[in-house]
Amino acid sequence: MAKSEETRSLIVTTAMRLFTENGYDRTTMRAIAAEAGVSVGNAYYYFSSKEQLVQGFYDEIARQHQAAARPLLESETGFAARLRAVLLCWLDIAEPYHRFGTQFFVNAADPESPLSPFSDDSSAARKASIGLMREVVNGSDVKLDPELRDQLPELLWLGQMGVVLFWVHDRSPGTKRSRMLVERSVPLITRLAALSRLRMFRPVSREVVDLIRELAKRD
Amino acid sequence: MAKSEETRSLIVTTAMRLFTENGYDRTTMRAIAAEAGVSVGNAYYYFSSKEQLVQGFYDEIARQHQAAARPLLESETGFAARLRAVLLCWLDIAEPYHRFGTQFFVNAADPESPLSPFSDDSSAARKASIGLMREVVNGSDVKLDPELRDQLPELLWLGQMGVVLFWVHDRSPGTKRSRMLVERSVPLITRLAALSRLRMFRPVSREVVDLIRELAKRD
DNA sequence: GTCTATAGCAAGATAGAC
DNA sequence: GTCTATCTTGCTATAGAC
Repeated sequence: MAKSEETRSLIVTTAMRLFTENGYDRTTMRAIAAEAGVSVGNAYYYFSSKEQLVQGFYDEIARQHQAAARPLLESETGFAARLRAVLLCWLDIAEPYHRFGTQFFVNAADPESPLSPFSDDSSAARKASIGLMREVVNGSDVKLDPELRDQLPELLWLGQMGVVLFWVHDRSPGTKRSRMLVERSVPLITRLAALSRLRMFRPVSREVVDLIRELAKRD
Repeated sequence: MAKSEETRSLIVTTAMRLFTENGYDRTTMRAIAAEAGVSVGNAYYYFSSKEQLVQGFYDEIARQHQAAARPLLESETGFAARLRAVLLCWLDIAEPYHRFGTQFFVNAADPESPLSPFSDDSSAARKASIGLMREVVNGSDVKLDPELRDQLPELLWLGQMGVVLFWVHDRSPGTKRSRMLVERSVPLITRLAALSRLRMFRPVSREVVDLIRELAKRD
């Protein structure tokens, strides 16, 4: 590993440790630099802002989630079980960072911020997440209105963002309320998806698909 | 009006003006204090942080929305039309503050912040908003599963939070994409609400009601 | 290209005098 | 209640070592 890579990694590792120990606000750039044994200027040489330091963290959670979720999908073909596994897996991965994550997702809510899940900068991470949801759908035995099938992964990703939002606000021990949200909403979503095939349900289903398609356009 | 009330009001009024003129970030406490003709220390005597200054603004938008929405409900009994009117009305009220509102709602996404719509501090504002949605439901001629009827206002409020979140990220001219979201999702919601009465749909409807009820508990 | 040291600015927040 | 002075911290700038 190149020297620069080592330094970069050292800084981000130190930052993540201090963030989780003391929270984002109470961790100063001076402290990160001192603890990592580099100068403040050097830290800024690698990361143009304190917020930027968090982007590495963001990517790391997403990466871990992908890695941990894929194997779970190997052995399971039920739609509900697959969706449940992927969502709970995220909660497991993110758990240690809940305290810090709070501060983190506050930044992410800023549409101006490169950390926003809707921003161009994070479109790679977003696409990966939507891709994971596509695997959830495609690898399952669920029967769907084919029109809905195309859009469902994006819808599920939106749902996951909702879970994340809930989790950020979740103060229950072990964030068990977030787990409950997943446990109870997954069967619901599954039932609704199944209903999508009924003729009577078609117009609603079409409207949903159209709406998502329309909103996905950036005009 | 007591002297202290006058000073307090002077500070918040000045702050709101500067916020809307120049944005939240570019408005410094020093500038607010100078413009209001008081010292920085005095501003902090009344408002413990810059963020606190925004709470008054938050309440003001909610108040204006309530005031503007109520008359619209007088003359209309269709559920869809009522819901649409209330949601579009919010977009109208909030429009002038879109630029500033962005920064504002970033702060509001912080669960630690008293500005969070889920925090205890803003529970009065939240209750008022849910109350407005209850009027939308109760004053309409919509036929509903009675179980759902109780929970629907809370659900609609959640939906409105979703609209707000979308609006914050909306960069289209006149935030017309947000308007489109309302125009297209209202009929959808209406159709789903109507479906709730079908026997086949009952289990789903019950699950939704149960879930909301469970999540509303703060255990 | 990588890094240190240091000085300094801007702005949010606070302390303590009056 | 109000002020002035001061502190803190994110961030920048510069000058130079290797």
